[in-house]
Formats: sequence, structure tokens, C-alpha cells
Amino acid sequence: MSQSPKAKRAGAAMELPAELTQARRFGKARSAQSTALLEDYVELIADLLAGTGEARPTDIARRLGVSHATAIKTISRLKREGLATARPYRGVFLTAAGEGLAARVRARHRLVVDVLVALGVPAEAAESDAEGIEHHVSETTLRAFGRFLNS
Amino acid sequence: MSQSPKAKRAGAAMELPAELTQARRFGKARSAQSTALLEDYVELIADLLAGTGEARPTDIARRLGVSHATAIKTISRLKREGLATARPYRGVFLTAAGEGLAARVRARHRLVVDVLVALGVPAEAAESDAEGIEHHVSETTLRAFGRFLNS
DNA sequence: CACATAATGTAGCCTCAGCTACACTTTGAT
DNA sequence: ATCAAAGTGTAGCTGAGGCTACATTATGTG
Repeated sequence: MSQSPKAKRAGAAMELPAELTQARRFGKARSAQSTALLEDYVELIADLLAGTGEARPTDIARRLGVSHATAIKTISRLKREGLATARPYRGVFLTAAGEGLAARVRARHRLVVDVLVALGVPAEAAESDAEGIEHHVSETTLRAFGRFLNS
Repeated sequence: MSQSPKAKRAGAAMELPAELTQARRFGKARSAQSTALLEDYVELIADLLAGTGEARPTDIARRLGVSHATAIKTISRLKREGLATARPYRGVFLTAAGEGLAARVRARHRLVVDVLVALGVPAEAAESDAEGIEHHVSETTLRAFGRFLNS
């Protein structure tokens, strides 16, 4: 339809790379969603462990606003991915990898919230939006955020 | 386990609201993911229509980096939600609602990119991260971004 | 110690968003 | 006018992430 045989429209030569670039971006955003849940769980589990010394499926479920069955299923996934350990009826704990991820996620979360607040976003909205935003902030952007806050 | 009948730990009284607030935040982030795909499609379709006058499933698929079958399935969802119209072998078009959404999404995208760049994020990373971030920026935060850029 | 209750775990179902494989239209050259 | 290539559509599969309903295990009173 649009690509006539010989008279291709001008600009077609630079459109193929643009297509690929855009596809890569969308793909990146999609895969970020896949890890976002894991990050949320790990961060929350670290919180609970630090706060009360234990992370139980029911508490996790309540805090995330999902059923306990869903929480348990996701915890299984955490175990599969080597981020957590859990024995039946014994609560959830983080592996070294899980702890590392939790620390990185927490630092990123704080940075994002601080930047939003510095830009004039009310604290409550900043916390709320950061929950979704943080999973899509690259290392590069994170560094820029850090530099911005130190000035 | 943790909640003994009478000797509840201090701070329990303020934890229930906190739990609910956090659950609401996570729920919001989850449902945002659900609309993110639709927003991406609508924005892209508007782009294609503006650029070449037509939006074909194969082009959409290529730009998003998915198979054409996936694109077609999602286009069906757009139709179901009243955002687009499409007749077999005739390309995709936006309804009034779709156009409106596309306009809002595009404006938001630009604003997010501009803010990132203003914060010192390299243009390429800004574009890439914005793709994921934009879907999680609330109206409140958006307004703050606007105010920030005018100063 | 028994037993009710709360927490935990399991099974089975749903929707969404991917995919591949195959079938069917359209289109443009010959 | 034919026919091959490209685009489009359909079917059926997967895994993720939800849910409810039911089964099982711990816990803490009585």
C-alpha cells in the first residue's frame, strides 16, 4: 500500500533504524514490567524483616493488596529465581542476591522520591508515583538524578 | 504468630492504615500497567496516521517489536475499549476517544522527556526511560513537571 | 490436651500478552 | 489475467499474575 515499487517516499532510508530503536525501547519497557513485581516483593520482604524480624505470606499479601494465594505463588517465583528462601510455615527470607537487590531497589526508590519532591511534587503523590516509576529508571538516569540532587 | 492476644507490639495501631495506603499504591501501579499497552498502541497509531496516512498491523508490530499476531490481538482490544476502529484488511483508525487519549499521551511523553533532559539525563536515555516512566506519572506530578519547566 | 481459629498451602480457573504455524486476501508484476 | 509475495487474520500454545475454594498445619486458650 504505502511502499510503491520504485517511488518510495523520501525518508524511508532512515526509518528502518528508527523502527528498530523504537522496538528496542518498547521491549525494554516490557521486560522491566516483568522484574518490577519481583523488585516490589524483595523490597517489601526486606522491610518486614528489618521491622518485625519476619516476613509472612499473609502480611506480604496484605501490604501488596493481593490474595495470600497470589503472594505465595510469587514467593515461589522468588525462590526459583534465587532471590528468596522459604520453608513451609516458616516465613520468607532473602538470599544474598535478594538482599543486594533489595538494597539497590531501596536506594533507587529514595532517589526517585527525592527528585520528585525536589521538583515540587507533593510528598504523597511522590511516594505513590515513585512506586511505578522506579522500575523504569535506568542507571544512567539514576546517576543524573544523583548529580541533580547534589546542586 | 506475631500478634499475641493482649501484648500487641507498639505501633500496631498505625500499621493498619499504612498497610492500606501501601496496598493502594501497589494496586495503582498494577492497573497502570494494564493501560500502558493501550496508551503505547494509541500513541503509535496516531504517529503512523499523521506520518503516512495509514496505520497497518504489520507496521505497528514492527515498531513495537512484537509479532503481527500479537499486534492484531491488541488492536482487537483497542476496538473493544472503544479507542480504535478497524475493518479487515483496511488498516486501523482512532475513534474520538482514541484521538483524545493519543493527544494526552503525547503531551505527557514530551513533558517527561523534557524534565529528564532538564535534570541532565542524556537525550537517548531520556527517550528510552520515558517510555516506561510516562505511564506512571499522575496528573499531580505532571502539573509539578510543568511548573518546574517554566522556571 | 483438645480444639477453634488463623495462617499457610494447593488446585483449578480466568485474562492478558506474548509466540508459532497455518490459512486467506490483496497487490503488483508479468 | 495470473500468480507470487506480502500483508492480514485465526488457532492454539505458553507463562505471568490475578482470583476463589478447599485442605492442611500451627497456635494459643480453655
